[in-house]
Formats: sequence, structure tokens, C-alpha cells
Amino acid sequence: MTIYDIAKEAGVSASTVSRVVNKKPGVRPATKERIELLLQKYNYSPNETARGLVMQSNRMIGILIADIRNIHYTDGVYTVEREFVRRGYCCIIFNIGSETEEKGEYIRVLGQRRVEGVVLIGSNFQTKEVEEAISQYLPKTPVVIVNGYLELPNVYGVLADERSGISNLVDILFAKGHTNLAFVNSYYTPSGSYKLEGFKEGLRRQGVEKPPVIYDTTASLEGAYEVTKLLMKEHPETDGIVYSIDLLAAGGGRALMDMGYSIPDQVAYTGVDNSIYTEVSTPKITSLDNKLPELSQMAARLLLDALEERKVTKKMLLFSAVVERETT
Amino acid sequence: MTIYDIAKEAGVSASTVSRVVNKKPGVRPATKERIELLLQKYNYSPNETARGLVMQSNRMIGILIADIRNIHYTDGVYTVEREFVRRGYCCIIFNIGSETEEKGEYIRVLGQRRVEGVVLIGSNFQTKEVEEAISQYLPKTPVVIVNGYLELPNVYGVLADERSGISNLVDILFAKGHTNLAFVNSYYTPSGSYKLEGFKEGLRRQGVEKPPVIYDTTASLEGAYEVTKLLMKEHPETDGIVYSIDLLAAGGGRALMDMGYSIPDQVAYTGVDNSIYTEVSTPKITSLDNKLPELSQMAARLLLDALEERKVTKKMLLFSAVVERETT
DNA sequence: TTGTAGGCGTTATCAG
DNA sequence: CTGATAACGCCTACAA
Repeated sequence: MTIYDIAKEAGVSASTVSRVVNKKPGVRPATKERIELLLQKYNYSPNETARGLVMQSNRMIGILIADIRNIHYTDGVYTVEREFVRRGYCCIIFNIGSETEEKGEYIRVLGQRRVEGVVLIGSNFQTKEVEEAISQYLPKTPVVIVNGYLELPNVYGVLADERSGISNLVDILFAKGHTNLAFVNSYYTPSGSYKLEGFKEGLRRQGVEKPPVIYDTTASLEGAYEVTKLLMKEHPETDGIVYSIDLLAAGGGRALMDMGYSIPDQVAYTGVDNSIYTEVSTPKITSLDNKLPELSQMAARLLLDALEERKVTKKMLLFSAVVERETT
Repeated sequence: MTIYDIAKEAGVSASTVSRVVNKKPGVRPATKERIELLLQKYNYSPNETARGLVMQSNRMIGILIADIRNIHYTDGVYTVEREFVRRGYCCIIFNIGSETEEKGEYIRVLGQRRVEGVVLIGSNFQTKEVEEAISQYLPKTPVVIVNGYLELPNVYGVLADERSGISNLVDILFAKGHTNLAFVNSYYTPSGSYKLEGFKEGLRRQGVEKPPVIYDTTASLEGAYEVTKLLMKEHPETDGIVYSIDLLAAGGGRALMDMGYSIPDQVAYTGVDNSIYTEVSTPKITSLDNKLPELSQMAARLLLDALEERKVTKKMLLFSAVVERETT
């Protein structure tokens, strides 16, 4: 059912139908009514593809994310999606995997779809490859990165100060008498290395001289469980563990309990994200709230500002905050 | 940058450019090469909107879901999205809220965008409103419902037998000597009422005559915590609780522990979804695996079959399975 | 092998 | 108030 079909049956031209569809003025009430009746009758709805072509605007935005199942990101996608839908946009979402080298390819596809804006969620978009893809395929499309940044004219960044947040975590552990700390990180991301830096900085600030105890693992309960057992075996003096994400803290906490440590007296530990895992896990996990929902909210706002040509902050920082629970 | 711009600079017509862009045969190698160089030079990528218009196909599919943050659904969205992207589609995802009356409106939008297929994730799409919206706005577009079904020619359904699954849970509890059971449900969905039926059926099968103990709460840790305390106060004889989702089991389990019950000896409990909560929570939760990922996988396959005009099963059922852990 | 012409469903401009 | 007409960017017969 096109505007022409309606026009023919109403005995008018397509332009007149277009006018009433778009509620433009200048149509005689009688004609208008006649047309509206037909629109109803046929359940007409304008073809957005055609509309997008002539209007040079399809009101679509693209969201790229490593993996929506990672609780770390789920909230972000949700927030961004809601914000845009409220404004009449719709969102194309791609889960692109965390290790993939195809980030550029997805950016190309978004370019080809002519999305009007892009949100990249996660610090792992802060790479040379992404930078090149953006300047190739989306040179004029506003792009905002949640927890990352790239030096391009059309890229905006909203970041959390995870680095200093983690060093605050170290302070808290020290204040409670835990001084033999270890850090457990998951696969490499820029965010992960900032966290590690924060850990080292915290130790330095506390006057610790010996080399820091650092372990890596996959981002899974099992990985954290195993690595924690290993850690405690190789460094039995450890009395505090900083995990780079809540999920690891949950898995690691389980290992500590299974090994018979009393929490938090003998060993204290902390997570990052302040996610639901902190409440589901027993004991409830002290966590660094890195403000992911707020970050995403800000990202959506920034992008909207850019799209509606208001003036936009290129880069901004939100402050994280420690939420103490039962593991410290 | 359009094919006309390229054509002009190459000294050929737009159709020739179109041919090389689409790798169609019948272009002299020399011309082809010349054009390809220009395509590279300008980073040309065909406008999908225009292409979609003329081809009458935009390779977009729509996914509707109550709330992507609900772990219950996250996996499903992920699976469906991955499956379609692999086939060159892209997905428009809408979080429409669980109580909202706007389901029809979102379906209208998908129709207006002329998506080629739709996946509805969650039994809460099994309503009259959705049925009407589909027959109005998507009368010929294939739609598949994950864990639901509607009697329309273009609607397909993939369901889990949660009802009998729950009654199996009841059997297991009885087998372990827990005979004073209670059921804790969250907000109303068709799935929720099937689960409740399963619970009642299980009791009946076990020869229980007295009216079942049933509580309702919001789908949250706190809700489950409070309602469990209330339940145990009002029915102190209870020695087994079937929660309708893992999240509730996690919250309720916490309440039971805080009240000093030993798990599973004094009180056993179970969840549904076999989600990560079962492993993060302590003790690890026995759960009904309702095969959500498989369901979503099947849904994607069905839709793909429909799109590619293979013959398609209208409605199918997957069998759930109990995964025993530490709470039974 | 290449170009021309028509059309996909809209919107917008400009006459009438 | 209404109707031609020309875009929008691309694809595809058909003709050359």
C-alpha cells in the first residue's frame, strides 16, 4: 500500500496524501477526512526506507558492544537504547566479541547503513584499528565512546576514573589492616590496564616497595576460582585481593571460602562494577561503582546534543565511588 | 559519494559502476579495474537505504524484548542477534518494558521500518494486543515468539515445557523428603502461570490435598528476600520452596540463611532459568534449565527458514531439564 | 561490453 | 488548496 494507491482511490494526487500523512497544513478538511479514512482502512504506514532516502536521514543509530551478556555492558546498552527510542530513533546493536579483529568491519556496515550516530560501549574500542575505521567509514558521523576516547574530530568520550577508584580501594584495604594485596585482572582491555595502574599507584602511596602480586585470568567464575586457589598457594601471605570485575570477585570469593578463609578477617576482597553480582554473592561484595549506567546516559546525551547540533563536550570524566559491603 | 560521482570520474555510466560494485559479470577488465581504484580512493560504500528501496528488501529484522537487563532474556537476544548477523542481516532491538501497553506501538514501528522478520522474546508477547498489532502492521512478515505462540498464519512459536519441568522439581523435592512446599512467583506472565500450574500439578501427583502455599513478589532480590521472610513466618512448616526464577531463589536463599535455616536439610529451594545466578549464589542453586539459549537458537533458525522460504515448523516444544546443585 | 530509461516510495518545490 | 515534477541513490531490463 503506497501513497499512490491511496491517492488514486481518493481521487487526489500523491502529494495531497503525503500532506495529510505528515499532518501538513493546507488541505481542505473534506479532502483530508476522505484521505484519513482510506489511510485507516488500509492500515497505511509510510515506508521509512523511501522516506529515509529522500530526507537523507533514517533516524537510526548504531551501538557496538563486545558482548551484551557481559553484565558489565548490558546496562549500558539498555540505557542508550531507551534514551534514543524516546527521541524517535531506533538502534542497530551488534555484539562484536571481545577479541575480534572485526571491529572495523562492523563500523563499515554501520557506515553503509548510514546511521546518524554511533555509540561504542567499552574501553576496548580505544584502538588504532577503530580509529582508522571511523575515519574511513564514518568520517562525519558523531561517535561517542563509553569508557574510552579517540583523538578524532567526530569522536566524543565519557570516561570513569577507574584508576584512582582502584587506588581508593587499596587505601580502604590498608585502613582495615590488609596490607599484603594481590590484583586479579581479566583479559586485556585499556580499562584493565588503567585498573592495574591504579592498583600499583595505591600500593606506592601506601609505601609498599616490593613488586606487586598480579594474576590474570579469563572473565569467568571458573577462571577466578582457579586463579585464586593458585594465588593463595603461591602467596599464602595474601590478605586482600582486588579483582578487576565483580564476576571475578564472586568466583574468587567462592574459592577463598572453600579454602576455609574467614572473610573479611583473614582475607578481604573487592570487585568493580557494583553490579548485581555483589548482592547475589555471599558475602556481599565491596565494589567500585564505576558509574556505567550514568556513563551510558551521558553518552546518549552527548550524542543527542551532537545530532541536534548543540554544543558538545568532547571528553568528560565521571568519578567512581567505593560501595562497601561485607567483604572488606 | 554516489555511483554517479564515481561514474563521472571514471568516464562511464552509473550502471557500469553498479555492476562492478555488485561484482556482476560483463565488464571489461580494464574498465573494472579503473572503477575499482576509484571506489577505493573514495571509500565508496553503497547506500543501503537506496538499495533497500529498489530491492524491496533491507535485510533488517526486529527483536522485541521486555528488558534486556533481565538475565532471563539477555542470552536470547544475544543468540538471535549473532545468528542473523552471520547471515548478513542486522537487528533493531527494542526494550519495551514488561508491563507496558505499548507493545502494539513497537510492532507498528517495526512494520513501518519494513523489517523482514521479527523475533519476540518472552511469553508476555502471547497477548490479544500483540495478536492484533501483528495482523494489522505485520500481516505478512514472519514472526517467531520465543516461549510463546499466537494463532496467526505468519506466527511461529518455540516453547519450553516449563509446566512439566516445574512438576519434576516438585518430585525431586519430595524424593528428598521435602513435602511442605511453597511456590514464589514474580509478576504475571503466561510463563509464570504455566509454572504455577506445574507446581500444582506436581503436588497433585504427590497426593497433596491441602491448598498450595503461593506467594507473589516483584522480580528482585529484595522482593524475594522480604516475601521469603513473610512466607516462613506465616508457614513455618515449609521445608521446600520453588521460586519461579533464579533471581528470586538467590534473594530468598539469602533470607533463609539469615533466618538460620540450614540448606538444604531444613529448607530446600530451587530456581528456574539455570542462569549464572545459580553459580554466583551460595549455596549453588538447583535450577530448571528451560533451554532459553536453545529456544532462541531455534527461533532464529525458524525465522531464517521462513525468510528463505523453506518449509517451517509452526510450533515446537523443547524439553526442560533439572540441574541439581547444592540447594536440594 | 556499455549506456539509457524506468522505477522503488517518499518529500519538496513551484506552478496553477 | 492541489497537482506536476524533480529529486534521493541504486538496480535492472532492454537497447545499442
